[in-house]
Amino acid sequence: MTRRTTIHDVAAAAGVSVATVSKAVNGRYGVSPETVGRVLDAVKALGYESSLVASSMRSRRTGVIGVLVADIEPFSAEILKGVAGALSDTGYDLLAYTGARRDGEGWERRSLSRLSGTLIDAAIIVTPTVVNVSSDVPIVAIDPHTGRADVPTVESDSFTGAQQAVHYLVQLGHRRIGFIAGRPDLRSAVARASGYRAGLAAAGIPFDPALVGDGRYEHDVAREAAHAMLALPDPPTAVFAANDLSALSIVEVAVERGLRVPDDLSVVGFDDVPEAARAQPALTTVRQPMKRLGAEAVRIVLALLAGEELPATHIELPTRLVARGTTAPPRER
Amino acid sequence: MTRRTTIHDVAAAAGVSVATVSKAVNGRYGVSPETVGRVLDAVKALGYESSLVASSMRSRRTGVIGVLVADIEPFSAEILKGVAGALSDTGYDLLAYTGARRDGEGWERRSLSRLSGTLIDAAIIVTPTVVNVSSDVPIVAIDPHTGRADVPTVESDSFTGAQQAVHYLVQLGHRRIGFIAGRPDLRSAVARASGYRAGLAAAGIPFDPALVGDGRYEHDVAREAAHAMLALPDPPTAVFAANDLSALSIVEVAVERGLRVPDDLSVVGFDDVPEAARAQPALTTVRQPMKRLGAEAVRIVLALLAGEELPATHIELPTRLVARGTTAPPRER
DNA sequence: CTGAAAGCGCTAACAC
DNA sequence: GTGTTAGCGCTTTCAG
Repeated sequence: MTRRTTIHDVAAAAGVSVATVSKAVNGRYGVSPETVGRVLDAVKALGYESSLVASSMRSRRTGVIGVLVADIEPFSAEILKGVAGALSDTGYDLLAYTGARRDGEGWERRSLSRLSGTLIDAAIIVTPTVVNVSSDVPIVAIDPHTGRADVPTVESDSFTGAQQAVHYLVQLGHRRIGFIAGRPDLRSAVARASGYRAGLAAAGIPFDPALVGDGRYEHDVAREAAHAMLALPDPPTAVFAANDLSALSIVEVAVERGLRVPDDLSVVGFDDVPEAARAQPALTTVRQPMKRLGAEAVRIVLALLAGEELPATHIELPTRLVARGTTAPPRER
Repeated sequence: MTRRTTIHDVAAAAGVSVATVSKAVNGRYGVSPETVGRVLDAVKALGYESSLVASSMRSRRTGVIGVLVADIEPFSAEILKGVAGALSDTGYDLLAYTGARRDGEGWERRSLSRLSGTLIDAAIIVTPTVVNVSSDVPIVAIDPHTGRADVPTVESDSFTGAQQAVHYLVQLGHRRIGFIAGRPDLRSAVARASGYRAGLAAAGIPFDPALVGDGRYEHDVAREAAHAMLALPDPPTAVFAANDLSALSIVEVAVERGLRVPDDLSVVGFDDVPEAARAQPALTTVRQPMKRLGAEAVRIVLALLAGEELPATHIELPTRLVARGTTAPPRER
């Protein structure tokens, strides 16, 4: 618990003014090599490191890219890995921020206001709840909100992904296929619902509203929906969930109800977070390239920072079904 | 790209001074309820959110806990999940920071200097390279450096974990067991090396220096060590690696050399990052409770923040062997 | 109860 | 080449 070394300490030690220290440290012109040396010596001796906060208040550039997430869970963690990977060797620091109030809408607006214009040069927002963010720094959204996006966005092809899931289940012989929906405010979740219906239609299976549950990407909500669906007089033989978290909840509920997975119930998730493979049995799921989502966002943000005026870009990456242990043909009746 | 709304804008809108706005927003005494109402209305109307940076320069407390990591990879990502989980409902925001210069020593000193005393109220540092950090905010280290630690630390029982790994391999019938070491500056890596030797000794197997390779937790370094070890005239039938990343590298190399895992070579890792289960075949490994490491660190940091003067605490959590697909009895000769 | 003024650590004009 | 000055947006005495 020592007081930070400030630029004043360095100035005093080197016998120059704080302005000179600033110039020397930041390599500005107009300082004699001799003075620079003296200052740098003092910097080293004192272990001085400029305060990010203070310097960001005066200068426009901080060299920090912010990633705003609602929470650090498997999905956002993968994105962060992708962002970190893409940012290494670019000279940019990475700052990930999660507000204490993870609830409700508009967390990203709050976080953004608190950080932008000052601390970070640009922001990557993951699964934002509002579309209408205004900011004084470049922004790109990953897995964005429904509605018109006025910022560049990066997401996966959720529609096709959902179709892949349903198609796979149909191929296995399933006809009664349930769906646990995601967060209705996210474009990706809506696309997965459409993909589910398109998949059914392609197989000539009539859509049954009773087989659609509300999951909202929340463990408890998904569990409740699963319970309700499995208690149906004519329950589904397979369920497709809009994300892995929900899919894992379904498996949990199925087991609690005495069903064997995949013998009595097949389950397919979406995302392929690392945890999906670890589950027992390992989860069949639609993989979306989460790290690449992060990396693509970095690419755009860097371009924006470099002054390239991209049109409101929209990037969509492909998905792929990964068959594991939670899917099998339906039991003979 | 709009200019941020500042406290001045609010003051102007509400017809009061910036000082009054500050008091009203922060609930300080000495403002009439009527004025408070007017200010809060303006705040809402303008969507004002105070700048974290500016306020942190004047006031001591920011309500933000910083987590400093060298990079966001599977291990640190798990820690982050644990920290985020433990921090929810505490009212603290979470800020994870990775410097651009991930190389070399002292990255945490630099990050800490840049953030502490200003932006963050406390710091959790993951796998620091230096032990001698001084700071004006409470600090706790996860998986710390070797040497005397003057800050509270949280880590897993690496010694016992390594013993478990070796014991398991011995039980399977292995006698020639190699070891790929970790970062020699980390206490945990050193303990895993000791545990390896203790495990051999307990089984009456003589220690063979030729069966120890340098991995340093880096993919390429571990690969090289694996190549060298497997090229030995009398190669090991099993290898224990100081972390999962290295273990996965070994599997990779083994396959490249035409060996089948686990038939020709058994491999055991350490950590049990989610990726370990996803590998093909799934990795046998020693699980350390990474999320709990993060949660324990939060607990300590919060206690420190609450003014409880803990003695230089040291927490050690238990490990557990998770047998998966990369281990089998050695082939008959 | 409210506002003017000082200053957190730093950088950018502008003087000297 | 170097120092002085003026803030960045905010909180906090301290007068009024």
